[in-house]
Amino acid sequence: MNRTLITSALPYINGVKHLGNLIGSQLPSDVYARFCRAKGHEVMFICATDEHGTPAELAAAKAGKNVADYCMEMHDVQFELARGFRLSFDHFGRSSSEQNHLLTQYFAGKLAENGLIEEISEKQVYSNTDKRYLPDRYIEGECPNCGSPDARGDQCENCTKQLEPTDLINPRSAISGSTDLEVRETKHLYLKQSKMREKLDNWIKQKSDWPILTTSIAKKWLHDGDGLQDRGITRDLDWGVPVKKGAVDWGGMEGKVFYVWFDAPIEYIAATAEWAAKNNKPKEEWERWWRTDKGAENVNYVQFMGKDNVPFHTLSFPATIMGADDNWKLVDFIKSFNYLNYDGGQFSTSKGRGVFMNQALDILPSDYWRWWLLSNVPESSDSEFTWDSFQQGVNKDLADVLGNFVSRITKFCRSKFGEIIPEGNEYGPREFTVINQLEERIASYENNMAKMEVRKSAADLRAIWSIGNEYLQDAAPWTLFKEDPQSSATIVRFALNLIPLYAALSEPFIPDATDTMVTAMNVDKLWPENISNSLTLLKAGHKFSVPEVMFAKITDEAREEMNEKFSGKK
RNA sequence: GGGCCUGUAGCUCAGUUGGUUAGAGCAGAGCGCUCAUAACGCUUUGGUCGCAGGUUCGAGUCCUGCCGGGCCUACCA
Repeated sequence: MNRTLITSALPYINGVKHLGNLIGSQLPSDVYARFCRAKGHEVMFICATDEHGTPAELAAAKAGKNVADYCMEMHDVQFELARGFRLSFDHFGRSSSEQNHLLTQYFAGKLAENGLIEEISEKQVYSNTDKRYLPDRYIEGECPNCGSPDARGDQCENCTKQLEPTDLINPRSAISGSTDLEVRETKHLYLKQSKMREKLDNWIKQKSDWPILTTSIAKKWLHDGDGLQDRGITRDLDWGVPVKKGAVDWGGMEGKVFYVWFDAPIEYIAATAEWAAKNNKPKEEWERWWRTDKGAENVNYVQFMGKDNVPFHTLSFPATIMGADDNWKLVDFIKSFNYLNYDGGQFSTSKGRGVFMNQALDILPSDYWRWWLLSNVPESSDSEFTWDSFQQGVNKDLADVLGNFVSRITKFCRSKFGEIIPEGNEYGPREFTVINQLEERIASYENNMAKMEVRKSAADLRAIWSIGNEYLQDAAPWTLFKEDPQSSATIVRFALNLIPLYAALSEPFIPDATDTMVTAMNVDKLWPENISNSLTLLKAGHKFSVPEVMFAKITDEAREEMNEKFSGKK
């Protein structure tokens, strides 16, 4: 049996994510996971909240909560939203879990053992008022280059010059505005990625089938300037995984934690361990996904992420895995995405611009969002959400093409034959032609799905739905009924049989609609392995019911209202 | 500044290793149908493929330059 391990980039903990975050990894990974399951793969689909780092601490402080409580609450919020969007994770973990603490410390220990960790003493800015070290971008001041008063410690946004925090004139804390800052000497661990450069380079070179977006970013980091740089993997923070060498304390590293980007990818593994613990499964059950010496050698591991995550998944995390040199599973394929913009600009949490996951579900059910987002996923370049496009895509594809097909044939049958599959004759040439068309399109659909070509898959699916309307129009059972009800019944039986087929094929994109169709037709969901056979599943005499309108249309008034509401006036 | 991606019909996008009349969906126009969520089907109008050179028997596809859009540039994650 095919075994597929799928991970989605971890959403950060500091708030509800917007639609751009959703379509950037979670949603496409869910489509792929559902497809693999439907094709009979054994699937492990993992996601988690990424809970460490300065922004989490600040968000908690702002909410007036201690960071552990805050993260627990936000994890629950994100978990519920994931359910709301029907994301079918086998486990949605937390990077703050005990499992991740242990594994992160284990990996650090292994890397140290293998000579890949270096202790470096460096100077960091400390804020006495905030009682914390400040990351470069949390220090603001006047730009020495252009004089902008709001330059950040890593870069001036006004003149784009790269800066060091000590370059700033009159530096202040971005958190409190305090100028009571001092430079302190502090020791940190660095992952010697530079030593792994050749190995990583050779590995990336083999991946000619990966998206260009993925490999070009990796190559840039490998070859730019002096090549791949070592990376600090510890921070002076309270909240995080305490720095340890495996199970033992790390001298000189007291009070420090691992950098969020070191522990976050390890959470993919740890979350699988969380899954095992939660389901009372032994250690072997998660190790067979992650240890090539314990069953993972035949696992196909696919990662999904936005382009901002690519360097960490193509270089840092593989450096950790390779560097540990202990039979851990490396990723086989990285599917990366561009950004979704909102109506001519970026989504913005601070400006209240764009649609966030909770708001989206308040407006319309998840299928609407899933369909539009997936059929417009930023695959080859950045793409853009507009209410106009959303209304048009949803109304046309879901309401008119699919929803109306289901509606017209079930209602026609009910009025002429009742809510029961009529018998009629054997299928004839017209039906065989349609079967051929379906076979062709479904083959294309499956091929594109297997390649994770999401947009093309959506286009195929839509074309498959459309075949039903073309058939009905051509066969016109309503005309035939007047003189030859028997032949009309054949057409109705065939058309009704399309509904379970559509239900199964549509499930990766619009799972709720699949449930509606399956329930209405009173059948089990079954991925078609043989199209001809699958269109004879509903036999004469089988009872069904006419479903409620599957997709109500978005009105012009509603569109205008939403457009106004989310434009981010303030 | 450097690097990467991108520019194909009004809009959103496909265009395989360069090969005959450049495709799809939406929008527009016309016709048809009346089972259906004023839905559906058929036909059809739109493109000197950003611009200028070059390579080639042949370029949307390769090369060079220019113009426009986007992203990344390592302490946000």
